[in-house]
Amino acid sequence: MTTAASSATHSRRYWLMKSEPEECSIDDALAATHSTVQWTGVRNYQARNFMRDDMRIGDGVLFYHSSCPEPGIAGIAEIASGTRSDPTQFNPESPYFDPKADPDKPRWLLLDVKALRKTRLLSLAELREHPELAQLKVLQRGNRLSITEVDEADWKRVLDLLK
DNA sequence: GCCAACGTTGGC
DNA sequence: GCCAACGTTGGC
Repeated sequence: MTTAASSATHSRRYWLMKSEPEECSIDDALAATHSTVQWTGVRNYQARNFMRDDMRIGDGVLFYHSSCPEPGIAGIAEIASGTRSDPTQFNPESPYFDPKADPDKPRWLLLDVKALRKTRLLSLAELREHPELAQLKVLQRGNRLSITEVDEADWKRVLDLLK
């Protein structure tokens, strides 16, 4: 395969992204201009690196509600941009302010996420009832990452459960 | 580079 | 509000 051909054939990837619905629910995202929101506030290097290095426009996203009465998958979205500097790191008024962030060398990034549709709430409890989903990162013990990769088989299983 | 202390996440 | 789990910080 030629270099040009191989670079043109990167496959679509899938992700689970946590959002606190009090801050940005799937309804909020769908109501935003172009159903698109800036995914701000990521303050974990591994999650940042996923955004910077691995996510591509068009990748599929399971939109997950966390830190709320009913945590679970609440919608489907997609990655809608590459990364750029997250301005909240420089804003002392923001809960995401990072006093160590250097405007000349931003350490935190965001990208755009476009909500596609709201689904029924596929709760964390229900996800745990499916042994075939046991490898989902969000179900794993001690998982705290706000962005995790979802393999294609799990993506399809989740979409099947949402039909 | 180790590792204890501390802070944060997030389900319950 | 509790607390397990994990990440980060900073002294050494």
